[in-house]
Amino acid sequence: MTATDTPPLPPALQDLLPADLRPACTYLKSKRGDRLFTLRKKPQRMFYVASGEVVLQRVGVQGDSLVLQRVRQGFVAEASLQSAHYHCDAVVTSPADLIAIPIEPLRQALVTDPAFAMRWIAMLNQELKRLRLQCERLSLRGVADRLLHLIETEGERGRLPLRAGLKSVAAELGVSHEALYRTVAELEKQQVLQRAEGELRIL
Amino acid sequence: MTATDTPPLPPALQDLLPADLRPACTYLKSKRGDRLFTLRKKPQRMFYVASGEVVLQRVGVQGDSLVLQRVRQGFVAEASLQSAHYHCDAVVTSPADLIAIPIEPLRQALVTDPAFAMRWIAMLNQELKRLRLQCERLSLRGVADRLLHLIETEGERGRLPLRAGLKSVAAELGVSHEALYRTVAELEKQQVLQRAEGELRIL
DNA sequence: CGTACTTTTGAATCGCATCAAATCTGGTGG
DNA sequence: CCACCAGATTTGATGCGATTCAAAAGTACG
Repeated sequence: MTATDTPPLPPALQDLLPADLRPACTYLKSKRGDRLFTLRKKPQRMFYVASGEVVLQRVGVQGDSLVLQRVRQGFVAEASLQSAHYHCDAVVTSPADLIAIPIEPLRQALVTDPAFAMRWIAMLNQELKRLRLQCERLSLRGVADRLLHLIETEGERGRLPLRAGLKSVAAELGVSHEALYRTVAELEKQQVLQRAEGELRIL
Repeated sequence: MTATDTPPLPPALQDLLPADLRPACTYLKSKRGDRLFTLRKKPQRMFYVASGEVVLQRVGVQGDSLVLQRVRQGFVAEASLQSAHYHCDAVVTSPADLIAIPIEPLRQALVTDPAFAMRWIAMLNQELKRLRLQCERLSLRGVADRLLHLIETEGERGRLPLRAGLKSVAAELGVSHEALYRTVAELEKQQVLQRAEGELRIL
């Protein structure tokens, strides 16, 4: 995990954070296996994942590894804002670009800057919305149902851009990539779906 | 949907809301089929579900009904705090006790009362945490895996109270109740789990 | 004591995971 | 430019686990 020079903040953060907090952010490039924090440590920084993947995990009652969150884009463990210490480990599972925001200044800014607090709340609301959709999606039984639900909720008027290939979509849907490929093929044959120019479209 | 006299607020709300907002809350008893709000309407009140079930839904691209959220306990559509109008319908699917908080005063309180804003943020963080766990849980393949994950994350030191019977647990896990009954029986036989006194316990 | 709901067990079926293998792709280095 | 490799895509075959349909037994409650 190495700090780099300061490339520009991602737009999402640029628009969210108040001006005086932005210079306090630091950039990190991390590689597979790095740990952003570990159990019981005191939160010092809030991490934002710009690319790659970070997993939150802890050991279960039976000593097994338990995944709590998988972040590919967005904040890691927002709740660390109020926690005295972490309840899990954060492990980098795919080389990631990260932005770290110092916690205490962040908390101060939220208390003293109502407009920022409202933006922060709006951000959390969006995140909640997304997660609720994902829960509903994952509780659908068929692969086709999940895929269509994804396109209808994450897509734009029935069109979903495929940034990272169907395989990563399969992971997001919680199905094997084979099943997804077959389902897409089947839906295309049924004229329900069309795959072209890096996007899926409902007909 | 009828307004009632004012029973005490649920503790969760009592502790969350500032004193001057609490009297503005109203109570509703709603029955199956009632609608809390509908598409394109302007949000006037924020709803909190104390019991029963409310579903957020909208019609999909193909005219099919699309479930966005299922609330049995907690706020409905927190994002309405910032939205100019609803993007879905809220339908009562099981007779519910509701508390309604007027939106504008709520928004004002968040802007003017930093301590309240921080409590609100903490509440959203908790909700995010819960939902992330649920997503991870739903992406597990086996019924046993999901059940153990539930007990390890929602339970207290390997013990999960069964408030509403195993059947509702099955719904939460996204599996048929038959499958869950069988799995519990199997895990008991394997001495992994014990079911007694209205709770499940990992051995 | 009857009605509604949960719990439980059984049997048949089906969809998806899994394992395997072939093809295709973009990117790298010789 | 080509050989080569890693990863994505695709198709096939097999088996398991969960759904589904059915039905019986248990339980709460008016």
